[in-house]
Amino acid sequence: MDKLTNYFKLLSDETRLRIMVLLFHNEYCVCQITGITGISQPNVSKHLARLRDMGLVKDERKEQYIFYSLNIEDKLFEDILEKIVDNIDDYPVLKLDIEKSKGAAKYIELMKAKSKE
Amino acid sequence: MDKLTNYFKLLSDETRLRIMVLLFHNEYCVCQITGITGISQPNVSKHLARLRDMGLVKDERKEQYIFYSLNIEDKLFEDILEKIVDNIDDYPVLKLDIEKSKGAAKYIELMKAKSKE
DNA sequence: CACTTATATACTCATATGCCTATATGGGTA
DNA sequence: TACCCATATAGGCATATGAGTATATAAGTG
Repeated sequence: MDKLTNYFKLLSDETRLRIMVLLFHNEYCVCQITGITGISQPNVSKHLARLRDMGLVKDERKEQYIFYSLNIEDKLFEDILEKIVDNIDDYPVLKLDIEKSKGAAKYIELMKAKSKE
Repeated sequence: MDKLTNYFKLLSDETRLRIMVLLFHNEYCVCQITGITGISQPNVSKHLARLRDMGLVKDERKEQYIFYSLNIEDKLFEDILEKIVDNIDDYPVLKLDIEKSKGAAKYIELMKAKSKE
């Protein structure tokens, strides 16, 4: 029961919901999520850690980046997330994130450029 | 978006989730919910008020009792709740509530008896 | 080995949350 | 009108939560 209520608690935070919806579509590194959403890096990082601790997400280092991807075992949890994604048109914030995620590759480049200023 | 995250926040509390699942099956008055779940009356009342304020539940007086029933307009919200109910076997607390709810009528009688002691 | 870059963590603050106990309200009935 | 019962609300308390800033860590590169 706690698992279920905790899952809802995770989804009840806009930051985490946005991250979950992004990861539903693809894997991303922290800096890409930061770039796409405009949420601060420590904040993204902290929420990802929480999602990881709950076993909903897993991380994998690739070169200098750590990529996060969904890792949902519970079918109910996945179904719920899928339902949200099915209705994404009703939620402009989520939809915009997905739009922006199509250019996700550039956020890595942007980071590099930014740091050279 | 707030509507969605708020919905999840409501479901993230065990008390409210239990109430929602009960009301998914039938309408009940406050004293029945109290009797079925063992949750204190002020607590049930407060959470019901919150659910009402969010427009997820409506109340109707019948004689001396106020009956609450689901009032979900958003299809997504209803689908999510339905998915939970479909998986109720995984959540003993919820399942037990439903079992007990079959004798819900008696909780009204019990209340009456109790008050005469 | 020094340096950079990507990510993680610690600390602090303001706010939200949930429960309990006590009490108020409001409708029905004697 | 006075009382009773079902329900609602208020106040207080302990705890949880989320964001920001600053800093730490860890891996890669010159």
